[in-house]
Amino acid sequence: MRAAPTILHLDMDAFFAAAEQAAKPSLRGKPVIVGGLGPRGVVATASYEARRFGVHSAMPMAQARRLAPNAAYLVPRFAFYRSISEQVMRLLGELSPLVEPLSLDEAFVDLEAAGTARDATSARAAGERLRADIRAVTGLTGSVGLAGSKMLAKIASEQAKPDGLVLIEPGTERALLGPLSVRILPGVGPATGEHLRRGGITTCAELVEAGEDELVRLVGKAHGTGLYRMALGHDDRPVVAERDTKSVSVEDTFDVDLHDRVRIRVEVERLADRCVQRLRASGHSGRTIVLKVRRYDFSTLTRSETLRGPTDDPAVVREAAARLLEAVDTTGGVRLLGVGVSGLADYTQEDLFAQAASARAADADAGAGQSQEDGAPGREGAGEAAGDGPAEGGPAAAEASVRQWPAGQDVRHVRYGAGWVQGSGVGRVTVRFEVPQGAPGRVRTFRVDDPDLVPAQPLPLVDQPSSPVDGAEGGASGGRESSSP
DNA sequence: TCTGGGGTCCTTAGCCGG
DNA sequence: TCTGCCGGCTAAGGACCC
Repeated sequence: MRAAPTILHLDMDAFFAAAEQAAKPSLRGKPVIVGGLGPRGVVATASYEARRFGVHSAMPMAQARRLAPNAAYLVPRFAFYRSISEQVMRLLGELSPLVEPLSLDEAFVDLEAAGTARDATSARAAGERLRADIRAVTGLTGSVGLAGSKMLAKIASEQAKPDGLVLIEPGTERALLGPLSVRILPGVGPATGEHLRRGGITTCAELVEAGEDELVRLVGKAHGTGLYRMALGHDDRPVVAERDTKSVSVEDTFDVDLHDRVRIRVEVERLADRCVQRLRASGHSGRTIVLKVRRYDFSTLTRSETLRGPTDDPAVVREAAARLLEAVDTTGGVRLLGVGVSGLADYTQEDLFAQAASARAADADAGAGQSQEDGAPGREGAGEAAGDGPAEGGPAAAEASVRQWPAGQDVRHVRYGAGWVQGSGVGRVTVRFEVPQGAPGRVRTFRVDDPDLVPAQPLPLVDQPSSPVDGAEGGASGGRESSSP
């Protein structure tokens, strides 16, 4: 615990939903829900308007639709959010060289490391200035927590939400934590919370009262000692700028459970290839291959195999994953498959083996060229159509060439200009024509194959000299969705 | 109509070598 | 030579986080 509240936690308010509202004037002040729109999707972010209906993140989308049937439902556009996040992180970087991003919308900043703030007054000033800068640059609001430790700074930003700033004065921590639920502490989720509740502990004060030994008995050594310290307000974890990646993984939940063993095997190999792509992109190779299978009843099992040395060879990973699959009983069906690599080495193999492997991989990719991208779950259109058929493979393939218009996608029409997809179905796509700085716009409907309608890049949320949002998912990738197979 | 995707860390158990 | 202990590694699962 340091003497001054110089650790800052920033949390953007309802980030994904707020970004969509900023981009789409007609959605401002309305309930907006961003998440997977397939039959097994969950809510990623709900706007504050949607939260009033009881919708919250991680809730099954079907439940959200029951609670807020009139909300706008949108597919997440990560490239767009990432471009905004980069602007925010840049502002944090100006505040201090020591910034620890936790996700696209959250970060810790060590103000002391920069000499930006030495006491409560200067820390508060830095926090308020940051909030104003974020609003000016992105048009969005963020909440700031300031305290002498990470844990308390995060609790402070939580209390500051939405669009506020809370500073916890050193010396007031224990009194502040005492009456709060144990669930506010990092690392206390539903399971640990229930464990503690059964032991008669629901507040931080009761945690302290119970004592370290009792907590270790209840929840284990590492957890127990950590919990006791946290409840006392002790947390000396430093702000860490760079974190080494420990594992890389890819997983898919299918709209319909998979039963066919051959199809399951094909999916595992596809996942293995995607995983290796990510592995290579991050400049790593890895030794341990992990297969994850979630069965029809939601029970999850993992099987892993450690190789003699690290690899980034797609054929090696594919074969290992297939071997692991052999040992798994899939009767009854599987809803999710995943492939991961851990035990990462900080290099890629650049020897002859690796080169031979990449040549093989290129051949394999060319062979799989006509593969159905439609297999990707959580997609609109083809995915929905697959729901009523015998599902596995069938009708979706025929629709692969039809253009898809995910809800929320930015588009441009030759005659009407910039807009976004409000919805699509039965061969039609509905577009609302409006831009971030403008007034709510008009809605028009087109045929899904209308040649005058094309996917477009997100527009900047705030008027700036530089035109399109940098780093955003561009026309290249948008075009791929609609034109090529 | 249940429950995403990408991670991290911890615990337990078995095995192996010293 | 046998036994016990310990550390390190591997495998599997669980909890948690955003």
